[in-house]
Amino acid sequence: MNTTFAERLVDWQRHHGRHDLPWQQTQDPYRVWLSEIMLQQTQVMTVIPYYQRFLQRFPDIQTLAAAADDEVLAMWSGLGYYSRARNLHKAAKVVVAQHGGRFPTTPEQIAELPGIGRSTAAAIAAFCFGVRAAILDGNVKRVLARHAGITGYPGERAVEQRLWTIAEQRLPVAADIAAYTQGMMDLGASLCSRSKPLCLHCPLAADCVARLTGQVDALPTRKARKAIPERSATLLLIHHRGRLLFEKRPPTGIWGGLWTLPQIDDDQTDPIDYCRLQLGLNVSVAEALPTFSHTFTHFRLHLTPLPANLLETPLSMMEAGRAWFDQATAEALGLPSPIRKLISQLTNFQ
DNA sequence: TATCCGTGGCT
DNA sequence: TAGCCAAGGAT
Repeated sequence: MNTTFAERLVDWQRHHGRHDLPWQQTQDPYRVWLSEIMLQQTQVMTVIPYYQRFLQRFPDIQTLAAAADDEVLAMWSGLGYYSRARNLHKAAKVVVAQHGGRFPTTPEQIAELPGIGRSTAAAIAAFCFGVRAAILDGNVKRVLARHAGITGYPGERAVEQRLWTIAEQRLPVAADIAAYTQGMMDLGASLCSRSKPLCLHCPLAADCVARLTGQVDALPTRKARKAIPERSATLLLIHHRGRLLFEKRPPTGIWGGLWTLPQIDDDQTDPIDYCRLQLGLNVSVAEALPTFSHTFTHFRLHLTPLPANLLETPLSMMEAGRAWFDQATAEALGLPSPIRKLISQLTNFQ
């Protein structure tokens, strides 16, 4: 082999890689950063419309830093992993307050911002500032585990450390770092895919250990998955004069900071008692709507919507974190996807 | 180190 | 259909 791994990859990227994604024709760290955060554990096609909408609403880091939490979460609603949005917002405030609005330029400084780890920091530094730093995302782990023949689950510390070392050893000259970094992502997303990789077209196939030893389908080693637990809950649709009662979730945990319907976990409490004791509301309940399921990474949630009607106008002020919304207002909130879907099927909250 | 944290699309 | 997967980071 008369050309290096990096040279072959860079050449392939320039001829066959992606060049027209919305975040590629810029070195603006705000735009590159936003794309990297949205793309964490999320596919390109899913991200594109969110990316465009988010930039339209928050065109620069100053605008984002000045925004309200609810506005930011509303623009993230449906993308999942909402701590990404909360950390993005926090980091924007840090950059404006502590760096004079100028994004830091070294991977070490960048990685100090909330929500940015070693890999994301390296990607931003490489794309925006030409820094010769290695990334190690899912694509790179797959490409390197196959090409170097690394067995063992990459989530284990020892395996990940080996992959980081290999990633750094294979970096190109600084002038090629952007094309190389993009090339690793592109190769992993196209030819070197999880299933049915297209090795016949791969510029790295000639010395790919997995290819040479027939381990392509076995690498990277998969995590041994356990069965996920199941939970159930009742969602209260409490109607009052064309509005529904919503609650804001606590800032951390599942659906952190998003608006949802009042929820009785594990169906422990009688709904009428729950409304009286927890919400201070006297209600009558109707027949439950059909149960539906929502699967998270680590558990499955069975949700049963239960319509209820307020029997009397509440006398006391509603607590902070609870509010009545009509349908149009509710649909503009930061809502979890299953809640948004349920709400959208109702008619004027009658 | 293992777990937590979403969602939509694909097989 | 049920499982699996996708540009990870925080705790």
